[in-house]
Amino acid sequence: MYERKTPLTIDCGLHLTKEVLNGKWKPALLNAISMNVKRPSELLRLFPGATRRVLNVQLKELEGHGMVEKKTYPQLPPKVEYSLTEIGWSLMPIIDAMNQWGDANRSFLETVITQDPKIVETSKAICPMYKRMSVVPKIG
Amino acid sequence: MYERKTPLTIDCGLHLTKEVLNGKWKPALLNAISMNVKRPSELLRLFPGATRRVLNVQLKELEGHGMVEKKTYPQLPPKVEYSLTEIGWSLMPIIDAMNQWGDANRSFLETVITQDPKIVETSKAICPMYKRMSVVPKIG
DNA sequence: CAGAATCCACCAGGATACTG
DNA sequence: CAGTATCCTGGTGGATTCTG
Repeated sequence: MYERKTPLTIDCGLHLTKEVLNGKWKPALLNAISMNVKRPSELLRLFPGATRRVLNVQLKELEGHGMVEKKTYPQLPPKVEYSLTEIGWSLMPIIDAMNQWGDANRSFLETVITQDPKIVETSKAICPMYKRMSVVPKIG
Repeated sequence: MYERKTPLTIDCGLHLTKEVLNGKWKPALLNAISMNVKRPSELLRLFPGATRRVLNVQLKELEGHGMVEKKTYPQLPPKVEYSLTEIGWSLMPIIDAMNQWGDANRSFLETVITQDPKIVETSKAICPMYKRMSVVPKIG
């Protein structure tokens, strides 16, 4: 069983972190960017369930929170690249942990979550794409 | 800098985890319960910003997802106690990581988040209580 | 290719009041 | 003490359209 080391705080840091990760696509965006999927059009392709607008909004929030850096090349056609900041990178262990936990408990989670009428499509929507991307994208 | 071990998946497990933790008070609730704050009235006191109704809803979802177990004592007055299931406990490293990350970057985060008009009160609302609870609650 | 402006639907979650 | 019903609103995020 899991042993807690620091029983100090209740949830304050928790809420700050939750704020940063608050948004349907933010963890996924951070994850993707960390894997060198850094251009808007690529991200858009990666998340068929998301609109350009929504992605832009969430990326802007991530940028505003200092997790992501945006580089705009003044060309025609325009080119934009996102990258993780240092603090953004420091978030990756959490993202990875979430990813691994979800994967490790997939069968159970899919069962209990499918009971729930609301989420089904949302969580499923992403999975096919995840198959397609099983090969690490190499861009840039 | 952080080294990624498994560049395999993109975000599928991520979404499952996000689903489970999806809800304003869920991580905080799990955290509290893990620290033996297990009775509804205590939880209610712990989160002044939350209504009984909302807490009930989120607890019921957590229960439905198998993260939490609810024990009802058929007494008068009624007594209810929540506890983490095994899989619920397996979530704690993630919660702790979020907590620690938020704490470690508190000053920075509070700055960048306060730029944002919307969140301010939400994240602040919890903090005073966190002071009061700096001593680990001993109940049950 | 990238982004901004509008419009809008939906639901999470807050307020209130009542029951056991 | 615990739970539920009802009502309501604010914000997220989806669809669409237009510019550079």
